[in-house]
Amino acid sequence: MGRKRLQESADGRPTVHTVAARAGVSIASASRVLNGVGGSPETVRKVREAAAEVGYVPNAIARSLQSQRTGLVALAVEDIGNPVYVEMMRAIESVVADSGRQLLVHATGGQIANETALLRRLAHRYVDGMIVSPIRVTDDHLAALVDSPVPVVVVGQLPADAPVDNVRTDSRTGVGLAVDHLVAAGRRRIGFVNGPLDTVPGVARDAGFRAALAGHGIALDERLVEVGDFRYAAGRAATERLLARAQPDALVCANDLIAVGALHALLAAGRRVPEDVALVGMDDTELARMMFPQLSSVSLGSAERGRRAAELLLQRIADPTLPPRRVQVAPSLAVRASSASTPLFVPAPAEPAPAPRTPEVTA
Amino acid sequence: MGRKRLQESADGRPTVHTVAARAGVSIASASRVLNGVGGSPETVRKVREAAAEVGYVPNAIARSLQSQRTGLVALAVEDIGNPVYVEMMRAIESVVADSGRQLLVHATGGQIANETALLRRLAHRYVDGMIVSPIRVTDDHLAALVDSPVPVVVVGQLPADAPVDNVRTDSRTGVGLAVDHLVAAGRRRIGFVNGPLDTVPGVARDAGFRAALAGHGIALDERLVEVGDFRYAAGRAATERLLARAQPDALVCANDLIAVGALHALLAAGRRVPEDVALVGMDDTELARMMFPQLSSVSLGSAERGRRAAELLLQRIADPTLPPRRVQVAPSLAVRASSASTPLFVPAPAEPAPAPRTPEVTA
DNA sequence: TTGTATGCGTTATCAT
DNA sequence: ATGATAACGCATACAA
Repeated sequence: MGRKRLQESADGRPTVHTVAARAGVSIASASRVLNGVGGSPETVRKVREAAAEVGYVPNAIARSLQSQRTGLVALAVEDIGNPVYVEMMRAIESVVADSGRQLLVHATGGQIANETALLRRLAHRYVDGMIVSPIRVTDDHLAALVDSPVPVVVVGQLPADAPVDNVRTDSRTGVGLAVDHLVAAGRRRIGFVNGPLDTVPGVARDAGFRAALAGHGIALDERLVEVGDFRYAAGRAATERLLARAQPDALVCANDLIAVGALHALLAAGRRVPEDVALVGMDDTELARMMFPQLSSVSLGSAERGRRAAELLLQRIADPTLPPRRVQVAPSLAVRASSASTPLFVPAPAEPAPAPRTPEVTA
Repeated sequence: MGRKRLQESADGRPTVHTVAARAGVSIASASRVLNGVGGSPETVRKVREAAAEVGYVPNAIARSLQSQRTGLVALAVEDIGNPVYVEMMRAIESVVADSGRQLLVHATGGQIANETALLRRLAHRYVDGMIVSPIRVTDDHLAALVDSPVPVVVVGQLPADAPVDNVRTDSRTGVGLAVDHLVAAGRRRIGFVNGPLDTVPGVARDAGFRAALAGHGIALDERLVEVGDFRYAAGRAATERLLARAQPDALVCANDLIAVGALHALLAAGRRVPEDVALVGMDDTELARMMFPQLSSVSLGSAERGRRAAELLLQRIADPTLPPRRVQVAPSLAVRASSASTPLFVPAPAEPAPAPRTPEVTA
């Protein structure tokens, strides 16, 4: 037979039993007072006193088991070091903390296997919900998303009919903004340094680039397109390959990290930015403003997407019966020194209005 | 009377009871098989089969309540957007994930109140341990650290006798490396852009700067010292103030974010880097290598400190009786273009050996 | 209002 | 090897 129930927890810390015994009341009364429901003035006083004396703190686990919620929210992104995810994480952490919850982060390395494993682990119910921003999506993966045992919000593109809360932007259109701007500035030999074509953002941006050029009646020279991954080193290497075989007068990059790599490759190759080659990045992270020259960049509203995703998740946790919602955050272009000059004597476009309030779409 | 125990959890998900009933065995047997201890071949087969059929997944909360551990580890830093913490977090996340645990992040904003609150919340036992990197420390705060109810590892300076696991570096010496290097390169009017003097790193770096100059017999011109916070904008503003009243031929910055701000201020003021002003940052983050010119920077081994801190924490979780340990990570200087030139025709120092294996000290 | 008893889902103990 | 049951710490339905 197990030991008789003691008044202390295994590690000697006070429990409701400790408090109740000390106050000379039942654990039910103690619990009620501790939760601020019911109790006569006298009982309240005794319990409060006893709790203070022994330094009682409720056990979060036990409370979770009872309440069926952990107060935890998870975030899964490819790389917690990429500035775009850092900004997103910051925004999410803020919203989550304000709701009295805490944020758990996972780095997936962009591996589908890791992500599906993570999704399955949700069945353990160690968190109340999860925000995931996948760069690769398979049917398997999608299925895991759809019938997740806990609320999930996806940041990124998803099939239109996927019944999952979703915050997205339109990076395809975003790339278009960059191309439009460069064309208006008189550039014609516009190159593109992209991330992997087996990723969702990679294909969207590629499509956007091609569509935009076509829209301007510019024939695409395939030598002006190069691919790496979404990091700095790959961006620099890809740009070096590109420069070895072609002469762009402008470069659009699939994110800011790549753009920084491109900038270095350009400067190392003796090209002036923006005089010889105009440069536009994407994500509009703090990094873009830190470079010299400062980088023009297409904002995809990463902080806002993070904030909105967190809000969607909290709402769904509060009410799981909500229909799937979709929020769209519009891209915008921030023009800075890396593309602002007018080397061909064409008037530069006006600076766009600062961060327009993003329209909200619910589907 | 409460309802009879059912075989499903409140939300309709299978529990051990479901599996046991389906397999026609007791929950004890089911649990044993599920945990891989004991069970006849026949029982094992039946239970495994039943579990697979109903898609049983153990509940992490219930398991935690029983095992008295959550499998969660927390990290509290000032700003999860600062590249130095990003690197630290990355390293920590990696170690923590490899141990099968998960990482929880908190942003404290450098506020002591937030941190002590966080420390107190540890009493709720929602995590198995915590890594905290405070930039401000008070006695109160220190007391909370010492008698924390769960293992805590501190990254940063602490009073020598504090009985807390501690990973530290020596930023005072680190600043000295920068000054030595600049003096060797012939610079004499060396300025310093620091963070707040009411922070631990702030005072350490200030002391290091003054000591290093004194060591070279150089009188300090107070107009060459300026203070802001540890972020980009403040670094730039502080440098602008400094440049308005003094003519440095070199600048040491208390971190890389400040150094980037300084670089921009210098370039905006028409100073060439490094020809007119040599620049050295601190933390040696990826950012330093991304700037043009690339920034020399004093590495404080942020990734390694993170890794070591995580290891210390995991060890202590495994064995709480361990004596307090202290790990020291040595600073080193990475010389790059921002300070590599020899404008005064003094021979430049040789590139230091690449990342020496850090000596380990246990106190 | 108060106390008793039960359940949250799991693992551990003990007797069989 | 197996099953009944206690225990983890808390909250609550119900009876008093």
